[in-house]
Amino acid sequence: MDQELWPSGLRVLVIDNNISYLKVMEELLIKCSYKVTTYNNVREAMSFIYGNEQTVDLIICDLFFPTEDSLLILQEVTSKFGIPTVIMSSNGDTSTVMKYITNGASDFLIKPLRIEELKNIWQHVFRKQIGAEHRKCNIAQHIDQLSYRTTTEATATLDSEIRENNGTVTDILDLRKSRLIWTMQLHRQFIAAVNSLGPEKAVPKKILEIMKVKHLTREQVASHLQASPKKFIPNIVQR
DNA sequence: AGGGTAATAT
DNA sequence: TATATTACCC
Repeated sequence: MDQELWPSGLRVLVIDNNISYLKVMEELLIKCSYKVTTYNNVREAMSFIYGNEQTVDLIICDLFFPTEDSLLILQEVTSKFGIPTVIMSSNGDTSTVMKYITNGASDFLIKPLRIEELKNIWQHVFRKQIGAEHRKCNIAQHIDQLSYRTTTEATATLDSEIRENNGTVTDILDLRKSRLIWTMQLHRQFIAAVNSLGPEKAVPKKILEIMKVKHLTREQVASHLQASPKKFIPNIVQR
């Protein structure tokens, strides 16, 4: 791997109730030059996070089916600390994945994880930080600078969303593209808007108002709403 | 006039 | 297939 442009030292916290798999994860992550902390239960992990603010850059959490503790962690961690969280599970059905993504997960990986996947997870940290310089985590400066070029390249496909705040798309304008692309991020905001309105009130104009995305049109929302049931979006009732 | 949505087009 | 546009309705 590229020594010069690698964000070595990224602090990753892994939570999984399977101790042997925790060991596997630790080895894989260390091979990626990350700094690894592991916990086999949610309570201790949360305690660590609360007691060591600003010392975790990324969380990888098992799904813990069926207690769904991971969902609680996800919501609490993302809202209070803004730490990007990756969910991993051996079960990857669409509704489950969608539920976690809509609740703020940065990614959803299927076990067993390949090292190639772990090599790329650091990107989530930078994606979260784009457009939020003022509250930048205390991630090492050299990592920040050395990684910026590769981060920019890695997120090039999301360039139309460069005006993101805290992972929220606020503008979709991209002169290189003639057609809007509904990225997962944008899609997530759409779903959040639809869910906050009920099935009754979820009409294009109101969805658009709630999404607050510049240059997004009512027609585009309407088109997406029409296509949505086919894509299996949770909680959408067909009329 | 504005807007929802089914149908159709690209 | 995904997104845009049109047609028709309220």
